[in-house]
Amino acid sequence: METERSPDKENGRKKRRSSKATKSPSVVQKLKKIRRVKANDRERNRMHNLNGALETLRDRLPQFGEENKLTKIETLRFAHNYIWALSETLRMVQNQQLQMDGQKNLQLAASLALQGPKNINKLTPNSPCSYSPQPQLQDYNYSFNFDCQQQYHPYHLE
DNA sequence: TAGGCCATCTGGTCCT
DNA sequence: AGGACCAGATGGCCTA
Repeated sequence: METERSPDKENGRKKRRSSKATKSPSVVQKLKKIRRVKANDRERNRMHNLNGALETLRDRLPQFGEENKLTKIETLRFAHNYIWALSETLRMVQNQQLQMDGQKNLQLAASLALQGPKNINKLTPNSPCSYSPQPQLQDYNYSFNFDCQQQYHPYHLE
């Protein structure tokens, strides 16, 4: 007795089912739209996470007051400089520790770090502050302008 | 009103 | 296939 041939089989082989062939154009469109909406949602969440991380970073930096909230790019640039300033402070303290009372220097470093922006000016290459900048640091302009009458200008990265 | 900043959408690319 | 990441486009809001 001859068995009925499966429509999926041709010459003994299983016919590959094309997903496109089984879906009408309207269904494909619908699926595309659903995928797009989901992707948009993920992208939105991703950006919210990114902004959350940026906000956390902003909170770790010296504050300028709510009305002077740093923009995203300013936050990143300032964080860059702030880390550099802290590193320099630490280095200076370590150097001077041999000559001076270590406890006093630690207090100085702590106050410089905590007071933040205004003290970063003290660490710029042109300042009277005695230290020698590392060569790679000369690629940047580390100067800040914290004049209260003017807009805050972070350094410029070329 | 121009320019800066931002959120969101979108399509492309890479990776798992 | 689907998710993550990215960059370009777009439109809204705000300020000088």
